[in-house]
Amino acid sequence: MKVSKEQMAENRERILDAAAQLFREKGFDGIGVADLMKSAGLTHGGFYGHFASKDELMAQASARALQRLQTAWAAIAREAVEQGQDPLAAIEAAYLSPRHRDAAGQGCLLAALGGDAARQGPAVRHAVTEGVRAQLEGLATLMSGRTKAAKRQRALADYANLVGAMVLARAVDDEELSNEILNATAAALRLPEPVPR
Amino acid sequence: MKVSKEQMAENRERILDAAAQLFREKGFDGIGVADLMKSAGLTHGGFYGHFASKDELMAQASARALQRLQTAWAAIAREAVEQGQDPLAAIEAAYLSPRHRDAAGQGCLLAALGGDAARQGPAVRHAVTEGVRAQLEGLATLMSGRTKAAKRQRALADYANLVGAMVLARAVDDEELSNEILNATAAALRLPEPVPR
DNA sequence: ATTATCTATAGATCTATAGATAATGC
DNA sequence: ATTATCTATAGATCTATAGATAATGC
Repeated sequence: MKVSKEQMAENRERILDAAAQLFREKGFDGIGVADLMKSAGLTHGGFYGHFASKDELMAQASARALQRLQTAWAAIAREAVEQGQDPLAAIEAAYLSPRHRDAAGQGCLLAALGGDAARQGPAVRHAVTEGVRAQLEGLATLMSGRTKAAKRQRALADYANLVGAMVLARAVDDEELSNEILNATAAALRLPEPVPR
Repeated sequence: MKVSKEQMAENRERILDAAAQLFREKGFDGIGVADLMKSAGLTHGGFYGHFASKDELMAQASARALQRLQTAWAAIAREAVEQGQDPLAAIEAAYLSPRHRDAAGQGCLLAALGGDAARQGPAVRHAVTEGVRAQLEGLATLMSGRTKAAKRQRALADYANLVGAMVLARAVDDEELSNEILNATAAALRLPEPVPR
């Protein structure tokens, strides 16, 4: 049952998209190659014609998920600017929404798989690192601050803030507490008053 | 090879301690019951005399890890106060240290397993939720702020900030970038200047 | 006599591979 | 003729259990 070159390329894309979603939903260890291929409408054995190993797929799916989120952020920022609104606030609000919390499969890779990624091999780590770098550079352009260094520092802290809020909001089983976490983080980002010590 | 009641209780503690460390280091799926029991100096089959299932162990080990970190935080806060220093700043500094980043097995459960916990069953979720609640209450007492609500909001945002920074710092494979993340978050917590939008 | 632990194994999974099949593309 | 996909399976795991063993504790 050979397929055309174009069909094969499309199949590969479907495998990658399914992996990017299912890994974020179930964890790298929570979904096997067989079930993944079934989700893509193919059989188990065909996988190894597309990827050398599950690890290679994990790395490429991670890179894809990171790219997709950055594209989504760019779209949110563009729309906000068109409507005369702050693009950074729009991205933060979308990130900290219950909608994002409840759709891990389409959301931020770091919030869904950051802890897992830290325990993975070089390929995954490298893909994640380059994705984080790109996201940070994108965020930095939206930051206020006099110097480039100040903007970057704020991008770093902001990203960490968002990821941590989502990890916590998803980890707890009480929706009220979960919403409280998201709202408190949103409030802290919007009103960073100096805290006297 | 029966052991005394006291010995059995001690064995159970050893299993829990080994689990609390190994789960944080390798993930819930990264270590099996057999290897875990070997780490505790026991054999595979003996496990089920102590716990009904691996899931039950995961929940109890998570609760233990959260309790231990809260005890550690209390000790850090006490020492800081004795030396006339800010207890909150001392906890934040310890949390955001490379030492913590490089010792996931002894560190914050949420940073190590927060993403995994979100995908686990009711027992683990419940243990994590109660642990988070307790940590938030402890943190809130250290926060500045006029009202109780203001303190709690800051505790929530602060915790999210710390967890996110550690998840990111561990996920990237470039130590320079990792340190940059930790330092930027520390700076943001110490100098939360108002950001004009 | 009771029971905590041990050895051994059942049954279910998972990654990866080998060989068969059938459609593409020269 | 080439090759993308399929079926089938090898080999390595993993959780959980059954039955044997040997030390505790009434």
